Amino acid sequence: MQSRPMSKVQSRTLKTRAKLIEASESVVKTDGYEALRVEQVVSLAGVAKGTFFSHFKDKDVLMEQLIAPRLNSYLDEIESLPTPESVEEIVRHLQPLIAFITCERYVFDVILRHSGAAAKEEIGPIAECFFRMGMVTGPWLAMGPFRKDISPELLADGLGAFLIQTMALNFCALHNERAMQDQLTIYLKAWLQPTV
Amino acid sequence: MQSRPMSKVQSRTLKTRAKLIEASESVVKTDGYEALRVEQVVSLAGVAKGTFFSHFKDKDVLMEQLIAPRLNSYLDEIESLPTPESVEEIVRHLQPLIAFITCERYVFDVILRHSGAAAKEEIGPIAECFFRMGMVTGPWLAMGPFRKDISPELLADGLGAFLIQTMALNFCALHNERAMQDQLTIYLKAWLQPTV
DNA sequence: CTACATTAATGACCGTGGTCAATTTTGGAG
DNA sequence: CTCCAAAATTGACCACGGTCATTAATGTAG
Repeated sequence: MQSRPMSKVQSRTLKTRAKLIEASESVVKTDGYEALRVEQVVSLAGVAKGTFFSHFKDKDVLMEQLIAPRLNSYLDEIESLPTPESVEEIVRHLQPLIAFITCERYVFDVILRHSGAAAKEEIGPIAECFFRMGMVTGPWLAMGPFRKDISPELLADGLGAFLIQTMALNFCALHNERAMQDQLTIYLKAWLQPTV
Repeated sequence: MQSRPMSKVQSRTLKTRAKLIEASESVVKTDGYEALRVEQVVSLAGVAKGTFFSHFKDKDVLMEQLIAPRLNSYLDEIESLPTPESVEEIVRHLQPLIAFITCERYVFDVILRHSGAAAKEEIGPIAECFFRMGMVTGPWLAMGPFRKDISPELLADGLGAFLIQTMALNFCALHNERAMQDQLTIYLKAWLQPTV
């Protein structure tokens, strides 16, 4: 469990947690996120079921810890890219991230559920990724050929909102990568480059 | 179960379903949506558990059928209101709807999960509500003092996206009604009244 | 009215996430 | 090294959503 400050964490704790994470990742790699079963994970890790829940409050917390690092690695990639000069380029930069988030309906649902902070001041790792996305895209929006009448933070917020909207709306119809990019482009041009 | 076309539906079917819905609503009224248990519902309705699942594919489908009518009644109200002349007025018009959607974390999650269509061409009652919201707000946005460079449909889409975003971000911090209205107002002014 | 195919209802059963009192392990104080 | 309080682990147990072969009710053709 999220070790409170000042408690003595034994070294085996870290080892057990590592085993659980490793087992989880191997399950996900072969069967996907949705197929993950706690019982399978603990049996692979060679520990009892109760142990799982003393390391993770519930299955969702494990899911967060599996998904957030993936999101962060996509953000690393994105961060290393040159500042995009157009909406199309922004969409292209975000594409790998989008592809991952929509790789499974279940993954999208988990991310959605945790994209806002859960309780006051308890911001989870996935919510942190969204925060980080704002930090990454904000400068893009400040520097590129986009509207200047509102703050980059607000622009980034909107980008996030339209990103979610696009993915939510396109989970039905033939789950088309192309359609999603096109729709997101339309949204972002309207948001970032209004011509009143 | 969603009766396939052309099967003969017996009259007792309707009676049983009505009993189930009524029992569900009574549970929700006293304990809230999250507390609803299928076992309690069937025992209140005086039917077996299996019966529940021959009427509703799963618990989520029941939830949709409980929540969608509420959403629609709020939309009825909203539809009867005069066309808003400002962002503030829009936000005020939407307030009761927002209050309901955020009445419980569980309700918000159910709505989010079903706000996009689930499978191709299988659009659920909650997704229909969002579609309807677009039909209601589109004309507002076309007639009011808002940007004209993009279609009312697109404007309405954005309104929906910012609505979700606002609710998602404000579920943590002290779940403040005032804060939500203020944030939504900021988003919508930026979206509907850009000043480049 | 009867026979019978169709539709509805039943409840024992299962899968799986999550709990908790009891037990074992750990590592530091003396 | 010994002892022991704190930390970690265990697994039987529970809650609850969901399944399905079996049984009962329905209404229609003859």
